[in-house]
Amino acid sequence: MKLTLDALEVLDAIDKKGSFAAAANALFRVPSTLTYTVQKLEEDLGFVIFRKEGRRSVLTPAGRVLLEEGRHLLLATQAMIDKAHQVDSGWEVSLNIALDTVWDIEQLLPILAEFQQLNTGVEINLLEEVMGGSLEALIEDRADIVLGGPPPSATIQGLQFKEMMQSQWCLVTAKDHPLTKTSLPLTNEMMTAYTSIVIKDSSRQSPIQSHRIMAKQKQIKVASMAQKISLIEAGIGIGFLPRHKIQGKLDEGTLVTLETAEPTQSTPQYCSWKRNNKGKAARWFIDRILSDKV
Amino acid sequence: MKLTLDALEVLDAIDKKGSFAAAANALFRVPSTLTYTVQKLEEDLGFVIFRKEGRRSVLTPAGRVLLEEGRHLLLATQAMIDKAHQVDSGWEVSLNIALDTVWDIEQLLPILAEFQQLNTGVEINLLEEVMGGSLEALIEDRADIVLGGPPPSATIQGLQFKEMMQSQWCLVTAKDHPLTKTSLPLTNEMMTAYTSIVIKDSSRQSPIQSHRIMAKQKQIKVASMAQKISLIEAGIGIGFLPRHKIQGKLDEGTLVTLETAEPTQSTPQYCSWKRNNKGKAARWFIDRILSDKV
DNA sequence: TAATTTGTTCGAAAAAACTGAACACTTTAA
DNA sequence: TTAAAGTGTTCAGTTTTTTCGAACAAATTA
Repeated sequence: MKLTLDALEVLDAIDKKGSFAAAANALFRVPSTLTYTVQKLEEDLGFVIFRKEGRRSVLTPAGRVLLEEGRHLLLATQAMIDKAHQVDSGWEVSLNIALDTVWDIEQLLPILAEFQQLNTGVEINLLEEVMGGSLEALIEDRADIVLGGPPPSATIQGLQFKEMMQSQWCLVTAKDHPLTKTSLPLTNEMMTAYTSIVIKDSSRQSPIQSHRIMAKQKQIKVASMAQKISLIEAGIGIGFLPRHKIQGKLDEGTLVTLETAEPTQSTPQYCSWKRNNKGKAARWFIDRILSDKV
Repeated sequence: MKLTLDALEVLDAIDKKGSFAAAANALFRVPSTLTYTVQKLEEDLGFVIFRKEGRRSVLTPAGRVLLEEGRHLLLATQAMIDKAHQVDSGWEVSLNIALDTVWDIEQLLPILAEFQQLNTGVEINLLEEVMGGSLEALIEDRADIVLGGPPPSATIQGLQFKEMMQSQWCLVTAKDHPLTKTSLPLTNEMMTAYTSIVIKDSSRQSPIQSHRIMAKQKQIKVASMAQKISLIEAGIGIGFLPRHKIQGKLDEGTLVTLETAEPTQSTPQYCSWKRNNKGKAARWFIDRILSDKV
């Protein structure tokens, strides 16, 4: 490779400053040094970069290619160096946290704020996944940490997990929904007459499965908990929702819970991660999230 | 920028050859030189690149980033140099030839073959455009040369053009089409009863216009001449086609021409290009195409 | 016309890169 | 177990590359 990054910086400076002299000044060198650098580069590459016009030099078309593409190269080089430094620091370049749609992002916000205070340079990406999808993201390395959702099945090696909370599911409708007028408690048969809102599993592999499906019930499948809440709030259907996600709306009265004949479920929510993850940020978040539980 | 491309090549060689000694041999240097280069790089960047394990050296995570991203950088650098050489040679890096759908690519093939013999390094891109679209491609610099279609309007500056041929349009149908049984010649009113196949203008700016539309006729709009021929051949509709494009099918008998009451049109086909185009390849193609006409 | 600004040339000096022998260490082979 | 071969490193000396600064020629400006 008969080209140096230094030479590209010289070209950049000459173009930016408008003359060899000004560029030399900016680079704390002497004009003749730049002449030498450019001439050497021209000789090495085998074509002319600057052509004299009057008392100043202008770029040839080939020289312009070198300048403009060279600038991108310089930026890419600096980005690479920065990334290597980041890796060397032990903090990840980026950390992907998958939030199961059951999970409440509110709980994560203070932890995120605290993390940003550390100035680690880690880029945090939040993904929203649904049920199976969150664990799949972990297995396929699209996520480093999963918050919420079921525990990993025992057949998958190398994953660790810890129960974080119990989420209490309750059957809810909009406040004006006809079911609110029915005699309570509700049996499954009574519910089948109404449209239910169901969250679709976001995993790509596993067959489509959803939570609490009832036979022959009219269904609308949605992509997230937020969508499910919106549709129920709009009176379009009914569904089971985790109490912690809708406490506010229950207090406001826009949503109401209905008593069911069968006892409502309570499903545990887990935090899962890969055991062999050595990154400082992943460790920090796991420690911080688990200690937060207490 | 405390990093040289040479150092990246050294890292690459060490990783490829598996040891400092082998890499030194491949680079026609002495092992101690590589030690010097790597140590200097480590000092400049401020982190360790190789760690000793047993009697050999292995990359640290940060070193691996440098190696892998550095390889991309080296490739990009070489690509840039190649491009600059190409520009310096006076031949374009790439040449875009827009073929109006009326044009027959067969005429261009021997010219393309001849051009490839020249080994110019120019990347040729063929675009198929329809009517207004071909000139629009020229104006918007998506194309360097346009073959076929109408001449540029006089209001557009800097475009040159030359008439290449007259294309003779004739009304055709599939051989079993009901119109073939009708008494000839056909008037416009007789045609309106049948679906006509029309090519849609591919230009984005100009309002949709198509060739030889007749009032209140059933239409199917297609995207290219080839599609139009296919649909007519399948008996789906009728349409005007340039004779040179379908001579083969007329000889075979899969398509038949119908006599029309009004005389069939003959539209000139032009070759258009930008006057200020200085590229050698554009010049070569224009000269070659124009001389071919004789 | 004189002064200023441009980039270049060239010899000398400084800096960087490279060499090769000696060395310390690990792994392999006898 | 010992010898041999292979690893990368150190270091003094050499070579090459880069930089400097003064002198210069040419174009522009005052």
